[in-house]
Amino acid sequence: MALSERRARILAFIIEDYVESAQPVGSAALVARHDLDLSSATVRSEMKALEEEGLITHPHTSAGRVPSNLGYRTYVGSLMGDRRLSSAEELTILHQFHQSAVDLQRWLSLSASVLANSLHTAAIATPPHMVEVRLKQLQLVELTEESALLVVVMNDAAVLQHTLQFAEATTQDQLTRLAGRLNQQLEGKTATEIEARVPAAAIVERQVVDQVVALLRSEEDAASETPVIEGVRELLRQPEYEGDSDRLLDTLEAVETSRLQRAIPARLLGSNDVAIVIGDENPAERYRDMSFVLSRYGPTGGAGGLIGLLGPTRLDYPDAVAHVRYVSDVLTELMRRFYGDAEEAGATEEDQ
Amino acid sequence: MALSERRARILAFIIEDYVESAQPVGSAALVARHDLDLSSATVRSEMKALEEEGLITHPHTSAGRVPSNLGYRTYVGSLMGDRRLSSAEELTILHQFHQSAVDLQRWLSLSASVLANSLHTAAIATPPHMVEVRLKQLQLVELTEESALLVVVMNDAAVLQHTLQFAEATTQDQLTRLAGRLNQQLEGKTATEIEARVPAAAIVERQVVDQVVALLRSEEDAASETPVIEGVRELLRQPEYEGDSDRLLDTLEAVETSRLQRAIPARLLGSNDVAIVIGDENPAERYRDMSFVLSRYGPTGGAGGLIGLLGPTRLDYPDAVAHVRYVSDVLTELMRRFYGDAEEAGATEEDQ
DNA sequence: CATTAGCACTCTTGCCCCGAGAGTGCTAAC
DNA sequence: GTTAGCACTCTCGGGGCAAGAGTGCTAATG
Repeated sequence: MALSERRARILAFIIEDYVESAQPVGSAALVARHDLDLSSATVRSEMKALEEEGLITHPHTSAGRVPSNLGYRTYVGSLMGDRRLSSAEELTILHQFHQSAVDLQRWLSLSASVLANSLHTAAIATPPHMVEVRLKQLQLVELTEESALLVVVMNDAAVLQHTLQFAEATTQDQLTRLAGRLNQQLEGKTATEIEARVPAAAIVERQVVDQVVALLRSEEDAASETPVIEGVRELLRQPEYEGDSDRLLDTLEAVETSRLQRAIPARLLGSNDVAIVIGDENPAERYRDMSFVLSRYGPTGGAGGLIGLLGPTRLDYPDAVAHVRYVSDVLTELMRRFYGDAEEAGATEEDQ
Repeated sequence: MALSERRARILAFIIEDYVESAQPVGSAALVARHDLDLSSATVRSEMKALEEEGLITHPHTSAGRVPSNLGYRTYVGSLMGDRRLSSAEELTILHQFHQSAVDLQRWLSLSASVLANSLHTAAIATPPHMVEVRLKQLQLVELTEESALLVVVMNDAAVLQHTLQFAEATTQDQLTRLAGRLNQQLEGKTATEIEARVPAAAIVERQVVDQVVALLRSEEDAASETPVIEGVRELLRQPEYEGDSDRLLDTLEAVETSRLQRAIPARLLGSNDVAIVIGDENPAERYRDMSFVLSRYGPTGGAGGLIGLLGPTRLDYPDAVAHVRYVSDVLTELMRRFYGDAEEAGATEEDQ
């Protein structure tokens, strides 16, 4: 049931006007705004047809038209142009990354900020997550006589720490030696590989190893990673929430506790394409009146995370896609440059 | 201008009723609710007197009375009883801490959660901050040939990391030796002490040392510490924000970016007393319609931070104070137990 | 002389009603 | 197929009104 070209054009105009104004768009306004060579009456009959196909709706008899989820989906699927950022826009963004310190966490915040500010809605970035997390190095620092801080560095550059309590007194000297020994034995191993070893005799050593495994596991478990979220207030200032405190607070809760993994179609997790989830396409009910524009970032096959926008369904999709794609690419490139491709890095180390 | 006992009692009742109901309280309702041996007319004339002293106000002629900031202040200063948590309440809280892992960050989140849930408002906890931050240990982990991860552990158990870019290629072996040498030279020193040393000849070493200093400084700078905030939604669901999206969003912003240090009277920073800041007592204008109930936590003279509640001025102050005091004490005790008193620990290390 | 009952007065709140405005959908003419 | 014209529907804001809540004053009371 392909749309006639004129009908498609009208749908696109309706969506674009509505995205901009947040007001239902009427036939007369549409004609005036786009200098159409049509009368408002003609547009009205086209609108009626579009409504019968389920692409737009009426809030009430005497209001203009509003896109339906299906309408947005159609627009996103075939109607919207392929917006690219201008080089000026790209430079402005790139510049901010170059200003920033070489630090993954900073980049993530920055990415989310850039997206949030550009689209005036919330943006999210999850820390990169490797399919296989390996121990790079561990370190033990005495705190009191019977407690020590365990610091573990993983091959995705994550650093986790944990305080250990010992039953017996230990010195920094003993701890340093233990750490050295364990580093030799465990470097480059995954949690599963470490667990397969013969358990150590010494209690302290066993405690440390167990904790290392636990930390590797918790890093593996993407669900435990707390994402960076920016621009929640931008989102909540959108007209859809104006005067509706309940909806506002529900959305606040939904965004702050968002678990993106569930919203993402599985196919996305491998490639770095931009995925768009509109309204009730989202499996989780609480996001049924929001849209997500998301992309994986990070070198293919290596450590990667998700980044993207959370907004009302009334979103500037072309702009959103262009921005998410660009920021994701920048992030991927930065990771490749400064942390190296995970696969290659692993290989390199073993070669040496 | 001391209040007569009866007048004081009436003020306390007004405040307590208002805190509970969020509705202006009228004379008749007050008499009924507290079985007073007075007629509503008498209460009315007392109310009038209280109003003339500036302790309560009228939203409009035909509404009940609402406490003014001065009213709350008087109540907090001399009228409210000294609420203590029951042992059952204490146990419930303590239990949660014992369930939790031995980890400062967890404790802070937990503290904030406990407070937020008990008082149905937002709670905040800032990480502990030492007056003098000293280097405990540093570690260098190779990432690529020309970059490495610097991990620094401080004497307040904070762990900071930073990625370094080198102009020349280095191996993990070189890095380990460099780290060992620097640890010997710099352990237990402050940023200022380290800076006073003769600058190293080797570029890589100088880079590392500079970064160590920067990290120590950033840890020293309390303003750079991101606090844990819980219960923002609890706060925003309070009736003061109902239907007023603008005020709601302003408050959201104010809370999420709160810089407590400015709200705190200087005298508080040394002792672990609970401080109450009501409405316009707060120097920062954006908090003029909120109250803070805050306490320092942590061993006296050692690492410490702030913990407490951010709420509407209509706060259950006795309950708030009791909870903040207790949680702060628990936190202090835990730190003493597991991290040791900083002063003593410092002394011990130097003795060894 | 403090306390109280009684009452007039004020102000908010919810409700209904109404008119203006916006936009549609139909019909008849081009 | 397109368009002008027009009746119709629905929302939105404002005015008016009655009910309700609470005060403040006054005069009576123990």
